[in-house]
Amino acid sequence: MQTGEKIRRFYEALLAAYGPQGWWPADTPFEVAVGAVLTQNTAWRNVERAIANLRREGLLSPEALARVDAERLAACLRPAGYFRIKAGRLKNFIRLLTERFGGRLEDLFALSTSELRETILGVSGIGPETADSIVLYAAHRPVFVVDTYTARVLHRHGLAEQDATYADLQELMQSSLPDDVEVFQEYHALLVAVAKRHCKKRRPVCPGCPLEPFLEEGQPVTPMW
DNA sequence: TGCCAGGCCGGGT
DNA sequence: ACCCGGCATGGC
Repeated sequence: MQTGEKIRRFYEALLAAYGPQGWWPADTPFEVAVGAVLTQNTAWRNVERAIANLRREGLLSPEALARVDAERLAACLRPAGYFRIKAGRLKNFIRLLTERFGGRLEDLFALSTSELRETILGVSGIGPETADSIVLYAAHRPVFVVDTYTARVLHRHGLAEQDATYADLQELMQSSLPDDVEVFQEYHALLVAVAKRHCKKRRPVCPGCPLEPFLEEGQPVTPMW
């Protein structure tokens, strides 16, 4: 079976098993962007605490974040780890938003998809995954978000090489799937869901991984767990 | 008690 | 063009 078809079957199996994930877990596009920066190499539970702090302090807006001093911001971000670094990164993003787009996310999102991605990538502290998370889940543009889970799951199922780059994996997913925002949103979320349960880091393979049968020709795309 | 969590930067080869 | 140390809290 072609890799592309396996990737599509994989999606059907995951969706049948877990159902729609409804990502991103945030109330507004702006909160998606904030969360995307805060969740860099960090458990989401800890990000939630930091966002709760920001909300309690009335800092969940571009205007408030533009004004707040770095020290107070960092204090709010403490539970999310790397809190001084992330305070600076958030400030960098807010500076772009304020100085070039009047603090209006809608104006930033008025750019074409590729311009939008490149503009966000230009912020120091925002790399490909963070940028693509914002583009896909806040701006609702069809760009696939690659993360460590994506790489691990694809590699363990023989769908990608271990040394595949971010761009390699993104191209693989986008060329295998319909150009559909909702599919990209769900697929990424489903990969996170399945990796957390069946694809732990220290384990070199996934013995008895329940997804393996669905990658074989002729097998029903129906989960058994 | 280490290892891991929805990365990324900057300096060095 | 890669490679690596650093950044940090919280859960298991």
